[in-house]
Amino acid sequence: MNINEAIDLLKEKGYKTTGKRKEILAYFEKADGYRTAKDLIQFMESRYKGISFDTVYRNLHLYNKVGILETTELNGEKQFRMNCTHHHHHHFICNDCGKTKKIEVCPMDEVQNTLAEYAIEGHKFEIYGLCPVCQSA
Amino acid sequence: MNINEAIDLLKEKGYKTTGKRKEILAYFEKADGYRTAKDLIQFMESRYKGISFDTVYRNLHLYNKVGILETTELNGEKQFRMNCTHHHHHHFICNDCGKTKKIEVCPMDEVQNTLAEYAIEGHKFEIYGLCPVCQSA
DNA sequence: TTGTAAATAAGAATGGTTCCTATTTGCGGA
DNA sequence: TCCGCAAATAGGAACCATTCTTATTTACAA
Repeated sequence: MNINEAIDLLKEKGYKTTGKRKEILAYFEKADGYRTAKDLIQFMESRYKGISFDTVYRNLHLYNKVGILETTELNGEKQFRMNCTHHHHHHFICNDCGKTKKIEVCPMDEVQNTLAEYAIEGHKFEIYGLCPVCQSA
Repeated sequence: MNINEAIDLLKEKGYKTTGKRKEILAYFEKADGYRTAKDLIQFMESRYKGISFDTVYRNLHLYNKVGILETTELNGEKQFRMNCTHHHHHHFICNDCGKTKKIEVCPMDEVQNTLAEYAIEGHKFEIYGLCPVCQSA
């Protein structure tokens, strides 16, 4: 998902396009990995001094709801990244820089039959560590 | 891991055996699934009125450190359960009652070679949903 | 039995997130 | 182009899980 797709999606669903919303999208497009609300607040502060937490959190949730951002949780903090739509996959997540690498393997196929009587509502498969760049740093 | 193994492990590592510590172990042995600190505090309150948060959190961390409890994070809240030692595996977790079912499949074998240049530090594979009991309830 | 380090109580403090109310702003319709 | 109104935002209080601090109590080794 890129900025223009995201803005179109917002318009389509009847949400207003504001400067702050565009800036948030630009931030995540450039980030290319998971970022915390705090990271975003810090960035937004530099553009709009006095921006309120609420604006940031409200938009993060909105973006997550409409499918612009996907989310995970690390060390008690929610993390957000641009949603890579298209097909189901998982991620390696760098503990240092938050960048991700697609993992095409999904273990759910193998597991389904062992959970026949269970109502599956979701699953999570994530790998944590250091990416090549952060290892050499 | 059962209560006696856990108590032995604590003694072995030089930690004191207190009534509260035994009670916490009894709670998790009976629970047979993930529980939050709040769940435990509520239970402990009924036995020791005025027990402090700190006692509960300190012991949860201690138990996690020495390997008596394992932990995960759901909806911004840490969850704890008795550690099923022995061999590496993952869990289905019931969103309703917190009970777990072992999943013997581990996707890491398949994934290793696609992450050759990455330093893997950990991974998480969990399946969420409703167990048979909670579906019919 | 006693000394001492470990464990605990009580509640303040912290950090992330959500809520509340008044004000401002985007944008469709006149 | 301008206006009205619903949506968005600012500012800060409130909330919740968790951690920290200090004084007191307790387990247990000697």
